[in-house]
Amino acid sequence: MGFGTLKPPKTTAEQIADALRAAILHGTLQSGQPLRQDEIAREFDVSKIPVREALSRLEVEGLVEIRHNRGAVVTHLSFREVDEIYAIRIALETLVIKRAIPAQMPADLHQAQLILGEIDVENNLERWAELNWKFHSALYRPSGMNILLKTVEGLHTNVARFLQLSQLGDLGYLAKSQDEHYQLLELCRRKDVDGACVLLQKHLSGPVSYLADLMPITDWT
Amino acid sequence: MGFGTLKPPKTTAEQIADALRAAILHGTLQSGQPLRQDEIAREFDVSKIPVREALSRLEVEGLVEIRHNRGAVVTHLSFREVDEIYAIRIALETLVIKRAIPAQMPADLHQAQLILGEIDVENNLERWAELNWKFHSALYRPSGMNILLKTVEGLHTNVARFLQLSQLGDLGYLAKSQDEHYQLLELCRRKDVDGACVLLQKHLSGPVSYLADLMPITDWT
DNA sequence: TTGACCCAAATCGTATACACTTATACAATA
DNA sequence: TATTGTATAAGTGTATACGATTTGGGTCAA
Repeated sequence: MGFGTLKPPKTTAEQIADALRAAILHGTLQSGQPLRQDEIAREFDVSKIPVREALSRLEVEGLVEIRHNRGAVVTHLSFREVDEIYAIRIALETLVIKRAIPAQMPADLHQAQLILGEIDVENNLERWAELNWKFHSALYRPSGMNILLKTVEGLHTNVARFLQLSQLGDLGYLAKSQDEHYQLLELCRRKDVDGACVLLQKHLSGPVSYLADLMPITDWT
Repeated sequence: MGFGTLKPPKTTAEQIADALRAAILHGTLQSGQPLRQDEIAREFDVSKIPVREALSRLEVEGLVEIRHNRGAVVTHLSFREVDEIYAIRIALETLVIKRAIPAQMPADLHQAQLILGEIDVENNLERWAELNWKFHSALYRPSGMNILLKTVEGLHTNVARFLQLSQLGDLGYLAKSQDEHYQLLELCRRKDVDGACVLLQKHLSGPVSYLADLMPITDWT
């Protein structure tokens, strides 16, 4: 055969989770905003049940905090936590790239290059974050470390809203980041594991140092 | 000041999740076993709603797989995945210990030592796994990296059932592990960051190499 | 004024009921 | 006999309904 696997139609809960996640990442729903179950249910014209399941999912993704009998709130990520997430990502992504590079086939690298082409012409910041992860995961996937990939993806979406919020896009960060992407791809082509690790570390240290510089100005509580 | 935070009474869903998790870790519920909602609901004399939420939580913990409209199944962890989890743990736990050691106060180390004392006299394997994590997290917590701690805890519970399953306890592994615990504590006392990292790496490589040796014998699919 | 107490509205958590999907057994057909 | 079609049962997903908990006043006594 050789058909692709057909995707199951999404459950209502998943759709709601997707919509809420997008709203949180986009900034429509801001930190601290309470999320009332029946309100959301009315909004989407469904019952509370799938809404509760959606919130439950978002909770484990770290986007929402559920307090027993007191409702859900959009989580607030402090600078400390953003810093922590990037530290974790450095540890995990250097690990995964080490195992991925020896397994990367020309087709994998080609696909990654195509994604870079898409990023080049993209100027919507949300869509950019999506493509960014698509590129990274394309390089990582050959490692076969699926649990690790899932974990990193979660961290990725979690910091995405801060790139959004901090207007990092205006600071020339995107161009610099994309430049590093091309370098990373080149290092993968050369099977230069150590070089790739060093670059990744730099790549993932960028945002926090940018933000750290802005700390006094921005009210990063 | 100095009170602990008081825990909210657990929701039904959480209690069910706890019960199911325990059953999975203990081996009562084995890999591949389907988990029917209404059956579980009858079992605990509740409705399906909290059961569904419990299963949903266990899914993100990686203990259960939910297939759309086809029910939940206890996940099956392959040797590859156990290996992967330990690789992730090495990356994360060496990171966290690096940041924890400088922040560890005498009280933290003392508490860790007390836990080791408990482990010494414990011979129930499930309880042992619990205490094991209690020890590790006591050393890690001063790092202040709460997201990381949550992540590692998840990985920890996920491999716990394999220690159970593989009867690693009978192989002198527990004694060796406990020996390394004492060494790790000592290194923390001396603020020997590099030494602690090396030891942790060794500590977390133990189980997989043990299992790898058994591979031909055991049916590790 | 302050604090204890109580009540009502808002909101959450769960049980019951039902629609819809998937799996199974069996009959129909070639 | 092997394959296809159909009825039935099992099981999941969601809506509705209701009891339980929290919250925000408002009253009253100290």
